[in-house]
Amino acid sequence: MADHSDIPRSRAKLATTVRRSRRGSGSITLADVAKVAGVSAITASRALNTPDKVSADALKRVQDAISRTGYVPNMLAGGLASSRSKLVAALVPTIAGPVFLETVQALTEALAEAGYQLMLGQSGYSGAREDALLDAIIGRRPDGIVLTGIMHSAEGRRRLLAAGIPVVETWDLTPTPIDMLVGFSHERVGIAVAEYLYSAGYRKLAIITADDHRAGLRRNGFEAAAARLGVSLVGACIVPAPTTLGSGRAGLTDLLAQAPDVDAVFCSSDILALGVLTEAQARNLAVPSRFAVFGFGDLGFAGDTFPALTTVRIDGNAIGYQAARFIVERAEGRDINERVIDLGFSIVKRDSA
Amino acid sequence: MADHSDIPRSRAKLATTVRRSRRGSGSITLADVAKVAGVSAITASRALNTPDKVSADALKRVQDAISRTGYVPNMLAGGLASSRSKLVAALVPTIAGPVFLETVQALTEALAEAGYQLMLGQSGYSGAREDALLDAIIGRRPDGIVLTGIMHSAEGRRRLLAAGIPVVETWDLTPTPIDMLVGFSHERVGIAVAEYLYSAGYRKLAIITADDHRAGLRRNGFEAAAARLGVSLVGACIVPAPTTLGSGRAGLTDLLAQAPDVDAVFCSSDILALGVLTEAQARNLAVPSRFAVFGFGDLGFAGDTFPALTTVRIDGNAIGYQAARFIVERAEGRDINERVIDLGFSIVKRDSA
DNA sequence: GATGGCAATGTTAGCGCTACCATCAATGCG
DNA sequence: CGCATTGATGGTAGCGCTAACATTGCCATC
Repeated sequence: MADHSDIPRSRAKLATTVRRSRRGSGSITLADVAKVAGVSAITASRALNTPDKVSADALKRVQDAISRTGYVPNMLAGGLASSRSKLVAALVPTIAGPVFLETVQALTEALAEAGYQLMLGQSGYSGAREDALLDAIIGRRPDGIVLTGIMHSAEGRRRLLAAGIPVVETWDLTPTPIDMLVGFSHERVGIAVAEYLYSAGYRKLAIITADDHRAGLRRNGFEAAAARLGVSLVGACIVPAPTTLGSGRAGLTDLLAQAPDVDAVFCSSDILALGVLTEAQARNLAVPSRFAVFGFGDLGFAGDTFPALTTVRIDGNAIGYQAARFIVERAEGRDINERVIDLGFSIVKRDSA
Repeated sequence: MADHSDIPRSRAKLATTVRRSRRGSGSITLADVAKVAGVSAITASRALNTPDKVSADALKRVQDAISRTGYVPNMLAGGLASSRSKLVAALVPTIAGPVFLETVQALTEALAEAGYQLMLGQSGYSGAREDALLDAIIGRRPDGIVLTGIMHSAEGRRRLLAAGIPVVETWDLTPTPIDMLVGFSHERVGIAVAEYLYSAGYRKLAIITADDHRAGLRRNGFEAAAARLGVSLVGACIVPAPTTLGSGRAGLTDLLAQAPDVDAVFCSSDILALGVLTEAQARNLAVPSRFAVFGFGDLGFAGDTFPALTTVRIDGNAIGYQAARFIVERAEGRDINERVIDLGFSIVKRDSA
């Protein structure tokens, strides 16, 4: 029979020659492709996954057959057979806050390039839903999990370890990573900001900060450094995570009530800082002459606020790419020597401080 | 043998009694659970998936066995066997722009509640990567695909249709949906804004708008309505998507050069509007007394800008939830009578216009 | 007491793919 | 020339789960 005569153009057509059970999705399978190409299923499989282990002739015939049939590999079946799902899960508190967006975006892209797909899970800022979510994720047998700005429960760590799935923690630098880690020291950020403000001549420092764990670390560093420099904080305001422009405005209002003479405000996010800038404008208080404003994150808008926001730059993009690299390396079976990467941060001096 | 004596506490333990091949993930399987519970595999499966088809006794024994073994179902295997992957894919241009975030978040949550997981794909604003991405997605055999703010190629539509996967298009109201749709009319948004501004007494209208398709529809509506009302646009500025605060500032600068006497600016996103507000502040132009600013999206910060932003409210949350409902309904085999839902929009009057 | 219906459970046979081993021809080497 | 080695290919047997059908025991019905 000539090759071109038995291309399965549709299931109905094929059903006339090949008996089909009532089960199954009814779509084209690798076996169909193999039949069209005139090779065995396993050769077709190799043509897709390890093309260099197949003769040039066989390769071409399989590729032909694929494009003629419109075959799309079933990765559920492939994952089941090979124990490599080519899925990676990312856990974030919420994607509503713009902080992790850059990281998630970079992660998605870098993984897609390597043929992996991202599964998104939002745990909320409460750890409660995390465990249920973890089960759903582990059930997919992902080749890796990226934890982004998550405080994970001990139970969660245990399950992750037990499942034997590579884990990358990001956006933090814990002393005891579960597996791999790419982040920076929040405490050192706080220290650097305090030192910057001090050396710029500010002495009446205050802080508006979210109530999440990492913001707390930055605050600790900030306060410790301030104390070491001989200045004490004149005010502090804790707002709930995720931060908003509104809570920044409210925070400044609160702060000015506490300490009308404040001359520099460190905000735990750029959004918060933008809120402070907004409230200052509404009150006709000039920044930075009346007081300085310092942000965190260097989000896209930071350079375009009025005045332009001085802030801490975190390379969320690099974090995402590095996390993807970690996962892919591990999934391909290569060993990783340096499992902890400190990407650091930098201070971007603009006009607000 | 008493039940408690053969709990597989670990693979190593189990390997002493049950011969294992070198393949497989090495984790606990449903068969292990069934053995511990003293029932057949299928009964254990039913206990998990259709608990009401199993006696109370069997149910309890299986649940016991699950918690004792720490079993987590392998959804790759389940999906393969049942052709229901419990995966849903979402395609967005990018998650970096905050517009679709609310929708993606709602989608993730609503799906998680129903036991589905979200797979995220970013196509970029170019349609080029869309096809490759589509293959990767179809390969996972998701139970549904949510298209968010996507201009899909004809080829893409064909593949989607061919794969037989339920599709929900969102954030738009095309006359020819692929399958299901939840959105609103962008053109009517443009009309409503023009009418609002007109009846508020503004006569020298201008627009700053992104170059994406849906923003174009709003612009068309805006211009048509303005013309019908007998006022013509004094200026227009097209900026690249995704929009930023910076492009809003640049847009206003451009606009003021075109038409110094403009008295109302319709921006195609709140971010853009915030940029306009910022530039106005930098130039010491009072809003709305010098000119009015109208946004789009009613993002979280819109109520807290100075002056508070008048804008078009889109319920991104509702869009996400409705899309999830559509997909789940279809996945469970229920039929949907009304496949197109117009969620509409509302104008939120604040201080900027 | 035979019959049908139903509820609970089990057996079998895949889902679509790949790991593993076997096969076979072609090559290299002493 | 015999033997190991390599490269290309194929057959078989799963991966862990569930659909489809079969079986069993029980009760209500005629």
